[in-house]
This record gives sequence, C-alpha cells and structure tokens, in this order.
Amino acid sequence: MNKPERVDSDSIEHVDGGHLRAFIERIERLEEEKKAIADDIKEVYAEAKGNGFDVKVMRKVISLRKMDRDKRIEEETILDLYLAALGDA
Amino acid sequence: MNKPERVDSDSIEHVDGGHLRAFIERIERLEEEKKAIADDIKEVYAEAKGNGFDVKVMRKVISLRKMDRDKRIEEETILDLYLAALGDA
Amino acid sequence: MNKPERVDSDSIEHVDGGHLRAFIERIERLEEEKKAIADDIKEVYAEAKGNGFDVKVMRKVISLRKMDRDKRIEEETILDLYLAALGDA
Amino acid sequence: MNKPERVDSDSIEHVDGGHLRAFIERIERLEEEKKAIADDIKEVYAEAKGNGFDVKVMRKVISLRKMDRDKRIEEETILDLYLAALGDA
DNA sequence: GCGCATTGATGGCTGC
DNA sequence: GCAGCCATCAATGCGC
Repeated sequence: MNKPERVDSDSIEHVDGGHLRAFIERIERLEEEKKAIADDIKEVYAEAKGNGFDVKVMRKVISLRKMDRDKRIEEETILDLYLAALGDA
Repeated sequence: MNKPERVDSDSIEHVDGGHLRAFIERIERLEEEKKAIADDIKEVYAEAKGNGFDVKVMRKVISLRKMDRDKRIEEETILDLYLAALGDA
Repeated sequence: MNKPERVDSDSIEHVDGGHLRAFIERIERLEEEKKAIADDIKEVYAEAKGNGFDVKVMRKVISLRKMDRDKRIEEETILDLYLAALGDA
Repeated sequence: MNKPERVDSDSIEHVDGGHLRAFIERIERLEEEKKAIADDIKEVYAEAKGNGFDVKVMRKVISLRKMDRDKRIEEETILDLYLAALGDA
C-alpha cells in the first residue's frame, strides 16, 4: 500500500508515531471527560425524575432557553454585520 | 451472496423489481425537483447581489427569521407538554 | 417596510427595504418548497420500507445511478468540447 | 423563584419552581462544560491536521481503539460472571 | 423493541 | 482553485 521511496534522510513517508500518539491520547482523554459529564447529566435528569419532575418537559425547557441564548447571540452578530455593511458602503 | 432456497412457489428471496423501480424513480424525480429549487435559490441570491444587496447579511436575516419561527413552534409545543403534564397530575 | 423616496447621493447608508424584503421572501418561499420536497422524499423512503425494501440499499442504488448519470454527462461534455475544438460545433 | 410553602393535597398542579430551577441550572452548567470539552477536541483535531495528520484516519484509529477497549471490558465482565458463577467471587 | 436524540461523516457553498 | 464552514444525512446509543 505504501510505496516508500527515500527522498530525504528520514524517508518522506515516515509517520511520526510519537507525535500522533500524543494527539490520539489527548483526544481520548478529552472524550473520557466528555463522557463523564454526559453521565453526570443523565444522573441529574434521573434525580429530577425521582423528585417527580417530568424529564421531557425539562428537556424542552432547556432547549427553549438555549434557543433564546442562541438567538440573542445571533442578533448581536447581525448587528455587527449591519455595521460592517454600512462601513463598506 | 444470496443463497436462494425456494420456500414457496415464487421463491422467497424474490425482489419485486418493478415495485422497487417505481420507488427509486419517484425519489429520483423528487431529488431533481429539490435540486432545481436549490438552484433557484442560488439564482435569487445572485440577483440580489447584482442589485447591491449583501448576501451574507441576507443569509443572516433569513436565518434569524427562521429561528423566530422555530422558537415560536417550540413554545407552542411546550405549552402542549405543560397541558399534558397537568392532565397527568 | 421602508418606503424610501430619497435615493440621493448622500443617503449612503440607505437600503431599499422593499426590494430587499421581496428577495428575502422569495428565498423563504423557495426554502419552504425545498423542505416540502425533502419531506416527500422521506415519506417515499418510509413507504418503501413499509413494503419491505431496505432503505440503506435503496440509497446506495440511487447514489450509484446518480454517479453513472454524472459520469455520462461529463463524458458527453468532453465529447462536445472535442467536437467544438475540431470546428465541428 | 417560587417559594411554595403549601404542598397540600389539592395543589395538584403545583410545581416546585425553585427545585426545578436548580435542576435545570445544574444541567445547563454541565452542558456548557460538555460543549467546552467538545470544542477542545475539535481544536486538537485541528492542531493535528495542521501538523499534517489525516483527521479521518485519526478518527478511525480512535474508534478502533475504543472498540478494543469495549471488547476487553466486555470480556472481563464475562470472565467475572463466570468466576462468580463458580462461587469464586 | 422502537422511536428519539445525539453524534459523527459527507458533500456543497463561500470566501480567500 | 482550494480550504474552511455549514447543512444535510447516516449511525449509534438511550430511554420508554
């Protein structure tokens, strides 16, 4: 599959395994952390459910609040766009 | 790849080519229509640009308006959820 | 929403709101149509699935057929170019 | 925000807003952390890409390593089950 | 077990 | 013309 031709002293097709390994392991570490947090979130939902709250409604509330935040950010963005557009004119 | 064993008079592995073909062609037709509309949209953007409008800003405006609509729909949805939750209680 | 009568040289920041609105609404309309068709496509897949067809395989078939078509068009285009180059338009 | 003192039998529709709010905010906080980590992961991929590594291949490698880990854990679990079944807990 | 929700992969579009 | 961005689409995992 490789057709290794030495074109410089260290061979051009060389893959820096150590460097790659470092990236891979950083990512795997981060993935673990992410999963841990996802599990935490599940736990909180479970706890809320155990306290009689409706998880489906909660998800919706959170989703709506997020939409509000996103919208707000977008509005700021478009203000910048308008200003830039006026500056261009 | 198939291991065709006759298990009834018409052979169980039989694929109804005509039926399948009909579905495939319906989808391909719809895909064409979809692409035609996507092309129309591009044309409108191009035309607007030709009239001196800032396409980037336009996209943002459209995006924001869509967020408004989506948010509105979500709010109606959560209202239903609330009502349902109260009905459950 | 704006009805800008004055389009003079120093109203540099002026935007023709009516014109812009028309473009925006044309695009939004087209986006709706596009979505409607996308939904139709989903429905057809669902219907095919309900008739026992394998959706994943169907997608593959459609993709392959599209590649064939594209390839064919590409080849015809090249042929035309050659013919044109030969003064044989 | 509500401070519901009355939690009597006929306030059937009552929702403990303060409690709910606490859950919601805990989840939102966790979601933020999760997103931050997801962003970190993207950055690492981008950095790796900038160092000439193939992101798609990296993803594949990480996926394969994860499958190995999962498989290993699964096997250990089964081994434990067998040992336990042998009264060798 | 199914549907839903999230997440990852791919292809198209935009801007440099 | 290509790289980065974004929207769409397939796949996996989760909860009901």
